[in-house]
Amino acid sequence: MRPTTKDLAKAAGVSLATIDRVLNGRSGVRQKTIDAVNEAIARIGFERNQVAATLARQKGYRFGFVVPRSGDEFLDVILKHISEFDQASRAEMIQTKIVRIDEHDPHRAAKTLSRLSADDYDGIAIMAPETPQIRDALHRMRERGIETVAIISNQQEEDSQSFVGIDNVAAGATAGRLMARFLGNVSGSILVLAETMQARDSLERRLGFDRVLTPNYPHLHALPTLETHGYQERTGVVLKNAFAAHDDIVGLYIMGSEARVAIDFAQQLRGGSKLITIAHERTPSTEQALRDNRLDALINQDPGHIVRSAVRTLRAKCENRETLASQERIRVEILLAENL
Amino acid sequence: MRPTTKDLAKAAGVSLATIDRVLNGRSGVRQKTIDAVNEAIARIGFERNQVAATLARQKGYRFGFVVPRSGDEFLDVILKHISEFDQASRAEMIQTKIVRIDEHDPHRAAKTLSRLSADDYDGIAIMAPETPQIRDALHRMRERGIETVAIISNQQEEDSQSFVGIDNVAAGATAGRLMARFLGNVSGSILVLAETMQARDSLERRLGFDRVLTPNYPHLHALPTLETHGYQERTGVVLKNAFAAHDDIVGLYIMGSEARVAIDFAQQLRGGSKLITIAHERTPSTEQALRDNRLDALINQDPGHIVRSAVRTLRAKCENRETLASQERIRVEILLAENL
DNA sequence: AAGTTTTTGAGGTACGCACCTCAAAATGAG
DNA sequence: CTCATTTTGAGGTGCGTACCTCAAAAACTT
Repeated sequence: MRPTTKDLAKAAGVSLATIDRVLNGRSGVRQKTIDAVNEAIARIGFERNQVAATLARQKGYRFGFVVPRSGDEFLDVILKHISEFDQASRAEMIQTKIVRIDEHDPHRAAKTLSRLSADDYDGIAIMAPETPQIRDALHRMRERGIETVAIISNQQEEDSQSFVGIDNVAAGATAGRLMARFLGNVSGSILVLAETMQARDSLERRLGFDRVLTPNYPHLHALPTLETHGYQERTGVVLKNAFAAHDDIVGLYIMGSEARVAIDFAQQLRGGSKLITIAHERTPSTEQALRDNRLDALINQDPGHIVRSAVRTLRAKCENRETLASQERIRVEILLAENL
Repeated sequence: MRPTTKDLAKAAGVSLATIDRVLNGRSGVRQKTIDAVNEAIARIGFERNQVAATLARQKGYRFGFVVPRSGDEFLDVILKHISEFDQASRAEMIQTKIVRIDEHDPHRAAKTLSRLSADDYDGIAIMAPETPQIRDALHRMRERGIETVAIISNQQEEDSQSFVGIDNVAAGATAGRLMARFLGNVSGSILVLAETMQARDSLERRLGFDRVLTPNYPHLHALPTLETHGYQERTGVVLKNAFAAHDDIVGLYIMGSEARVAIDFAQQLRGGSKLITIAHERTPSTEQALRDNRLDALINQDPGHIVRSAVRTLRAKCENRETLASQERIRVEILLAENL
């Protein structure tokens, strides 16, 4: 039989009230007593029954997903998974809300974050580029007693328990390897496209990409990253210029998540010759492009997994538990038309 | 506020005892009353609080993983994940045991299965090739009130709620596409290796492989499947003969999960020329081969995911729930050295 | 030593449901 | 109609924990 709090109280030689104080980190317990309880926990192998705990706590968990106000297709996919998860986890007393922030105005974004109260949220998963304002806001949030994790794009701290998303260096390296292998002995230049190189994600992907390409495939030359800044027209112009300036373009690596426009433009511009194209994130349009052979491979991070993992991580933090690392690791997925 | 059984009783105009009888499928309730309760459930949107239910039931879940007695490296990986999961889910009142069966003796295997009682197990996840004996044993097991799912290799029924594992046709197709793309414009023959073509998995993988290769890449010729029957010596002999008979071998597709021996042999036999090698299942040795460039790609199904998914599926069946399909789908993963 | 503050204990209620008993009511059979 | 049978209701207990109150005990302070 699993030991209960009652058994623990007996084993530690204290009352249930004290056990409660220690387990839930309430104040008014001498360190000596805390140690005694912890010793007893270890000795009898006590493990809190989470099922009973959540029932008694009677308040489930309320988590918020902070996402940019304006977004691309990938964001839509994420949002879809959040609400799907919300539906499915109601029976387990977990509520999930979406909070929008203005990504282009860090000041306003920080203000929105500062308004999130511990009365309304037990934890926050945030998807936003790192800025000093956001970082501070998150810091204050934790001081207010709200747990936080960053999703998709990391917020500085390399703590694995605080970030849910892929290793972007590895993702870039994977793209690089695939690009080179798909090209075989074809030589030429490779276009690299990003929304902005301000974002850590793109920097890391580029780093990984070059790290594979430069030393191993001297016959391939990756051109400096072109930035679209999220404007569709600009994407067209930038691509057109690049194709005009280089007549040996054999590959296109789209690092940002808004790949649709770039794929279409490249399709038109490349003429008759083959162009290996690799993009990130599975969305309706990239998926379609993959099926149509307009895209050769897709590097993906499972958005459903990210949402679930973020919630599990937040919950574990609330309950002062560790997560099962192998379950929370987000894989760098390679998608072809065959394994969609 | 979520409606409780009390609210439901009021809404249905019956007592709590009757609600209990209906919800838990006890006898002694007129159909008319059952209908009335179900109507009320739909009307007020009642959803049983699983947290409270498991607490009250006070018996968690006991699941069994039925696996072959003798196995390869992949089985070891699976077992590792089962015990890891068992550790992690104790706090949620889920117990996981491992049951070994003699895969080569279907009769004995079926006998072992028939001894599993509903008193000891709420559900069974089975990993075994399909045979008539096993199929019958599973059928009787369900009649005894034990829920079942097949993992890794399917047991006939194409019911998605009864199988946890990859789509092997898609896996084979993915391997085929990668093989062809990595080979580029190189032409020649491709060796295909399996433990046995009796198993459904291998058949399906081969089917998918050919389905991509034959119509799209006429310069590549996939040879008839070679069978090793699990014997290491035989693997060597078979490969040697194949290399002797064909001097244009450019690719090797290892469909079985015991890839280690085949990779090593092929390495020695191929001489100086390049040989694209693709295998299945991530294990310590295939992983090492990938890092060493002795393997070009690995097709994988996440064993941790399979274990967790099997348990979630069994639990959902016990509670008469549906699972979240997107979460339970096992992906055909492509692994390169970069995204391990 | 007396007073003040901190720490601890005893006891209770609640969460939502499972599972039990026994009597009362409704239904069906003859 | 009566009697047997089936169906339903009322009520209770317990699961393991959270959270609350109030008094008692222990530890410090001066």
